[in-house]
Amino acid sequence: MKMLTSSCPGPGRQESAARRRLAANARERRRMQGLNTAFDRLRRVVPQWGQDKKLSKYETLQMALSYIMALTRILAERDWAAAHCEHFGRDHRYLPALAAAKLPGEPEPYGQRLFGFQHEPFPMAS
DNA sequence: TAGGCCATCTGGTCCT
DNA sequence: AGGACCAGATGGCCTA
Repeated sequence: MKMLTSSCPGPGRQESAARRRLAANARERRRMQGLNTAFDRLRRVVPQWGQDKKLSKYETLQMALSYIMALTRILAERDWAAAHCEHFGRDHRYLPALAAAKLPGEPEPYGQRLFGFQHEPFPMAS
């Protein structure tokens, strides 16, 4: 059987192109599903203070950024405390209680303020 | 009904 | 050649 070449467009070639396109669509769907799974996993580890609605992808990225920066700050503060106060340096049990604590006059817990989602848009190419 | 968010399709580009 | 990744287009769903 003669092989079809580019100089010989025919039904067989069209069929093959259609099959490849369908396969590419399926791969793309799987790829996007993988991406969405990753977003769901990220949503689960990122704080969602009182948010009943799930974060959008954009908000999830923003929140992850705020969260990482807050954790970095905590580590830096802890290092500072460890260097200056032996008790803080050794005992980490105070952290959850501290995060849930409401300081007098503050409307929200310390942790919420620390990790709070700040809507600072990424610079978008215009 | 307009606007936001999302899933899917599609064609282009790069890499193996 | 085929797969991965990307960005644009399109249409559906939901909410204010």
